[in-house]
Amino acid sequence: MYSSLRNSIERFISLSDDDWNLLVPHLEIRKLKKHELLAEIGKASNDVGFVLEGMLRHYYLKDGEEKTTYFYFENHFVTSYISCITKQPSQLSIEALSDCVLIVFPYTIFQDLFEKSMTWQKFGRLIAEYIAIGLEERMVGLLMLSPEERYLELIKGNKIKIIERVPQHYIANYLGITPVSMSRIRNRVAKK
Amino acid sequence: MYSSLRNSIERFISLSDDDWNLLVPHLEIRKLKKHELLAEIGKASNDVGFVLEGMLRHYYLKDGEEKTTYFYFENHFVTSYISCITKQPSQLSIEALSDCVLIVFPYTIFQDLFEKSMTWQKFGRLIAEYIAIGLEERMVGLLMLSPEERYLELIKGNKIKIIERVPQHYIANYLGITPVSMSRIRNRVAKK
DNA sequence: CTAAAACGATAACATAAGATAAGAAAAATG
DNA sequence: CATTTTTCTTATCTTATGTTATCGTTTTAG
Repeated sequence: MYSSLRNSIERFISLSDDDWNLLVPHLEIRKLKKHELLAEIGKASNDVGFVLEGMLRHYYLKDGEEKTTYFYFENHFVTSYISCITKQPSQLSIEALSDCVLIVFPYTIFQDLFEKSMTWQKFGRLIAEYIAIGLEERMVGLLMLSPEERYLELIKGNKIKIIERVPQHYIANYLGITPVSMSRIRNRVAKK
Repeated sequence: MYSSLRNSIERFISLSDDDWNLLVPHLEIRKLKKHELLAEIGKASNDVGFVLEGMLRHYYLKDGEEKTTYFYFENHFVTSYISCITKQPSQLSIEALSDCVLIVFPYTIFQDLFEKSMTWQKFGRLIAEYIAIGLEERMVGLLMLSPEERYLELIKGNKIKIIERVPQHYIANYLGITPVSMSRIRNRVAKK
């Protein structure tokens, strides 16, 4: 039942059954209908999700407008990470883009495990490093590439499923441009 | 001698003397002349620095041009973090902007400490989380703010010393704009 | 100290992106 | 299945940014 979660964790670190069994009692299945939220702007979030089915996005608000900056698909973790770490109100909302099935557990439980087990403490570090690497790569793209180059990177890269599964105006947000501009870029690129 | 380093570490986690003494034998003082490098593009880097005096920048290369994306000042760590973690060649070079005095130690030693001591393991996590939070904030700024807004944030924020101490064309890179555009923004902002 | 290099402001021009609106196509909803 | 609603494209207009070049000024380096 929870094997896909265990597999994903073990891509970072191998778990003894004892370590794994420290977590299992706190896991629960949560189903989200399309448009339901896993985290909400202004509210501290303590939930860590793991996507079994469906997809989600997270967005910030700027002048009343939603700015989508990330997507979550099957077999990936989804959480308002900064809010979990800092215990501050979440700056972002996480919304189901389709009906979803998640495994969910509280981040505070995770933090307890960090103190109880060197294995989990190390996993906590590896996850943070993984997130930092992803953010660094993306930030460099934003600083060094033009919107068109970022679009081309996106469709070339392994993130192809984003294009296929997500409305384009969300992707435009993700690339830091307007939907209109993204449409023009697509037109321009298609002609080459 | 190394007390400022210990103080900075203890802003994340309190260290027993035993923990601290695991690290001390591996510390060394390194002086860099202006323009000397702590890390170099294409070469795997294993050095973690802590700035006692001076300042540094790091830059990527795009089409033969240097793109400066970060600065390091006194009492902060400086390292090609991604290269240390991944053991892959560094994508960036770290250059002294002035004569510098650093405390330096090898990241591999640090990784040994992670395995030897729960305290250091936890510190490794906290540092990675700290870096992730900083990257997230900056990325959101790049995605949601205009160049002018980013400039205003920079001069309003606690990063004021960047403006005062660093050549403007480096700051333009940092903000993701050209030096010419930054000069125009400065002109525009001054008139308001 | 002097020549060279780096730096910052500014101008002129070309280009791309933002804002807005309109309309067609697609998807969601009841 | 019919009607909203959402999504995407296209067009127009405006504006900000990029590009390139010039020109003092400051800083650097020999």
